[in-house]
Amino acid sequence: MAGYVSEAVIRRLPGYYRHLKELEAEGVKQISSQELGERMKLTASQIRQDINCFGGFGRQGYGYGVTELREHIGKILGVDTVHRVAIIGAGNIGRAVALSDSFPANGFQTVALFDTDPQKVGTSIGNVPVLDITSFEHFKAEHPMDIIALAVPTNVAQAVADQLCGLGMRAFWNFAPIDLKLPGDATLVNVHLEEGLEVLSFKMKHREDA
Amino acid sequence: MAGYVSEAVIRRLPGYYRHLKELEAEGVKQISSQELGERMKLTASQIRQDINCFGGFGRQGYGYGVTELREHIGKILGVDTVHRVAIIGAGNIGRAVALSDSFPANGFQTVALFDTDPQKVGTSIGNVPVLDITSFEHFKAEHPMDIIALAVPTNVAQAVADQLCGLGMRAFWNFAPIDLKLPGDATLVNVHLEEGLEVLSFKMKHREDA
DNA sequence: TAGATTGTTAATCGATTAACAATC
DNA sequence: TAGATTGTTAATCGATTAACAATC
Repeated sequence: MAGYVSEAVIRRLPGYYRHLKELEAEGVKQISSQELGERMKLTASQIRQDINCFGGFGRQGYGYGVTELREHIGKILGVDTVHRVAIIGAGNIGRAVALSDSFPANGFQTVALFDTDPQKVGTSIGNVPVLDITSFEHFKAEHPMDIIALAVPTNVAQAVADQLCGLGMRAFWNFAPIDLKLPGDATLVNVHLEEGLEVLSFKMKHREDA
Repeated sequence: MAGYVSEAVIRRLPGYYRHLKELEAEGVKQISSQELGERMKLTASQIRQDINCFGGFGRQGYGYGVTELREHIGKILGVDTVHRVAIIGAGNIGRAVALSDSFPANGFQTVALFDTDPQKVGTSIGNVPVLDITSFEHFKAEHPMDIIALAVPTNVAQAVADQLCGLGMRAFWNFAPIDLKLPGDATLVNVHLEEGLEVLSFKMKHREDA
């Protein structure tokens, strides 16, 4: 158990978490790797392998307790504790992230938006204040946050990321279509919406070839 | 060349496309697999393998013509032609997608937003009209579109997708945190923003273990 | 106990990397 | 021609699937 976890397993974990939440909401108490596999379109074998990266949460002859497994995976993902997010860039994307209630519902709480536009600074989006980026350091001292949602124009994304790294930030959820260069101890997840559309376009075009 | 292309290769294609556009903008005319690999953090070997899924675009002793390769990959992705997108759901996400100019800049043109809210129907977001979902079929007859951006609440996402499939739509860019069930000939790309945050949370928590 | 289903090892499959002949 | 770099085959590596003993 524990030890090294492959990127492939990591990327499946949120799917497990989501399906287990759905099962819980449906009132399902127990599920076998077979049934969960049918639901998630994975093999039973893969599910048992994945789960066993983290320890034996199942019982032979019974399967997995839905709530128990959901809680375990939540802890593994780190969503059992609240994360505080600062959004940089109060444009369309920053605004949409700030206004969404699905992130807070999953433990990701937006504490502030930062921008440089004097028209925006001082306003609020939802109940999140829009602050001047120059006040970031001061704000952070009072309201520490652990995640940066980077929603700034592509041409300034690297400079802004460098600046925030300089101020100690180490986790970036990046919406700019660029491969940021960050310190080795930083964590980066890219969204890259355009790439999804391009993959969709590719698959539409090559659909019949399959 | 051609033939079967693995999912892994498909997902790297937009990255090639983006980096080649950047190189073009920098005025670089020619690049070797070695250099491109350093830039994209892939091995030279992998780059040659990937590109050769689609035919020999390089020249021995020289490398690849940047513009030529960018154009080829653009064609392969299908972004050499304009795609017309209808956004379903004029909430935060639908609005952000409609207002972004990075999608039109990449050949994905938003033709309309659809919603059920009478407060929203009849308005415009950017220069995109917000129409009643009941007028979808009529609108589509006049203004055919090939991609649906699905940005509706999770609890109605499947029903809306079913309805749109019934009206002949076959390509879905889905923002709802749900695994849609679609006909076998439909194409689906999920965005699932929450999952990205959860992966980020996981990696932050397990950072030191690496 | 008998039946079911896990945890885990072994086998297979596919993707990545290495190597090198072809050739610009 | 000599040097560089591709296209492509072979080797390696890692992830998925299959099998089955352990056990609830």
